[in-house]
Amino acid sequence: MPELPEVETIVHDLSPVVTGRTLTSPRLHHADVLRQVSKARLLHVLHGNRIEGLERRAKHVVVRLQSGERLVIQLRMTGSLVVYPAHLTDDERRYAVLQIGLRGAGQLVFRDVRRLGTIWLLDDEGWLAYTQRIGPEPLEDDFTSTQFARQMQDSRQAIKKVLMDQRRLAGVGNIYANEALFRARLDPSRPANRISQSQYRSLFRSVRAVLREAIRAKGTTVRDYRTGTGQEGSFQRVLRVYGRGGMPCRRCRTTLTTTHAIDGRATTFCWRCQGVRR
DNA sequence: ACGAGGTCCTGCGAGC
DNA sequence: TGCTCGCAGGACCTCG
Repeated sequence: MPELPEVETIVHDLSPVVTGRTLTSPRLHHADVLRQVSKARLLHVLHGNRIEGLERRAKHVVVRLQSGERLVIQLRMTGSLVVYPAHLTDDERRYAVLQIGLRGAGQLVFRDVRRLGTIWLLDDEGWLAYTQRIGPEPLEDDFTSTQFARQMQDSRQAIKKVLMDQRRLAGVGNIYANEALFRARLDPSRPANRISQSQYRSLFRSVRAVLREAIRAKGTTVRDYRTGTGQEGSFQRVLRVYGRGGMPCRRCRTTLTTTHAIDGRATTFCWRCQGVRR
C-alpha cells in the first residue's frame, strides 16, 4: 500500500520517537516475512542494539542500528509501522509481525494483514547491493528531467508500468503513477520509448508535484494506511483519477475509465484529457 | 537482456 | 444468510 509519500510520513513521524532508543526483547510472530536472515540471528542482533536513525529509501523503511547493520522493512500492500505504549491491546497485537521494545518509549510494531511485507537485516555490503538495485529518488534536489527521461525512454513497455518499475525510479506505485499521468495529460498505455522529451519534462514535473503534495497531506488512506501517529492521511480527498473510475473528470467532466490492461493493475484515466484512443 | 506471468498472503465487498 | 469469486496500495523470481 504505502508508496513514497506514505513511507516518508511514517519515517518523519516515528524518527523522533525511536531515534536513540535501546531495543529490548524483540518478538517475531511470523518468520515467513524474513529475507536473507534467520529468526535467531534477527532477534540476536536486535536485542540490546540501539537505533541511530530512521530513513526512507524508495517505499522501504530503513532502521540504522548502532551495530552498523540496517533493518529494512518493506511494507508492501498492507504493512504498517506504529509505536504503541508498552502493553498492546488485543486489537494492536492482531496482525503484529514484529514487535520490538523501545526502552522508555513503548513498542515499535510492524503489522501486516496480508503479510506480503518483508524484513531484511543487512550489513554494509548487503545494503549497498540492496540500494543499488533501486532507481534514483525522484525528490532528490539534484535529480533532473534529463535523468528522469533517460531512466524510462529505452523501454517499449507502457509508460505507467515503467514509472512503477523500482529499478528505474524509486517510490512511485499505482496511485501516484495514475495521478502523475493524468496531470501530465499522458496516455498510461503509451510505450515509454514513444514519449517526447517535452512530455518527459511534463511528466517529471507532475511526478514530483504529486509526491510533494501527497507528503504535505500525510499520504493517501484508501483502507489500511495510517501515519506514524496512527492517523489517516488526507490525499485521498484530492485524488483526480485513482479510485474514481465511472466518476466525472475533475477537469472536463468526461466519465473516467478504469482498465486492468496494464500489468493487471487498476489504471484510471480520462480519455479526453489524456488523449487515449477509444 | 528483456518482458510476461506466477507467487507470496488475508480480508472485503459484490453478486448469486 | 452464506457461499464463491475477484480484487486490493508491491516486489521478487522463474521462464521463455
